[in-house]
Amino acid sequence: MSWTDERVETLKKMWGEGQSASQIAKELGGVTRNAVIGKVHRLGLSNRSAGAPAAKPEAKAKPATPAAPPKPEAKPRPSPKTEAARPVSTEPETRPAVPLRKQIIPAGQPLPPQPSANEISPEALAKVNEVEKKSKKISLMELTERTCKWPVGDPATEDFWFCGLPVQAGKPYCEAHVGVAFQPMSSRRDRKR
DNA sequence: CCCTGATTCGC
DNA sequence: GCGAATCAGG
Repeated sequence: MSWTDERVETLKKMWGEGQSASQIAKELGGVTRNAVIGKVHRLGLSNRSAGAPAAKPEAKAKPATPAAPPKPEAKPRPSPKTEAARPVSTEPETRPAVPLRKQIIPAGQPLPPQPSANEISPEALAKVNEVEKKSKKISLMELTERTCKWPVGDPATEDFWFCGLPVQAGKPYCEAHVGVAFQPMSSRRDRKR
């Protein structure tokens, strides 16, 4: 596949709409998201904060130095393996990872952490309720960095498990549980009238 | 693990 | 110019 005018047009259009490179690639077909990204860059597009805006090392600051642009050859050859020095870690896996608390959760009451006096969105609760049906019901040992660590059931009984659904970006819970775990900080929306 | 874009460099 | 491989971040 080559970048025909038409395809480039589609690319521009979709990129402008904020579509992700992978989506564009899928739409175009015959190209990977890398190809799309590469093309985007070559087209001069680019610059689209998508999860990783980050700080651009803007070293383009040119005060008033029309001459003598230093060009220190950077590092054109990054070693394929970044494990230059890898200390023989002795399993520092001692961190809790789970915000479990010693609170007593009544059996049958999926009232996890931080219910407090917070009113969680009915939708969020419904979502949780729904997601609980699909939960993997994994054990503590099965918890990984990408499994939802939301406890369900009564820890004092066998009827207890962790959600285990896939989490997303770094969050400890799945989407549904994140919704009730982290309040938008303003759940104090007293409905006046 | 999934995802995202950014960059490099052989082709 | 192209894009796979790689990097870097969520």
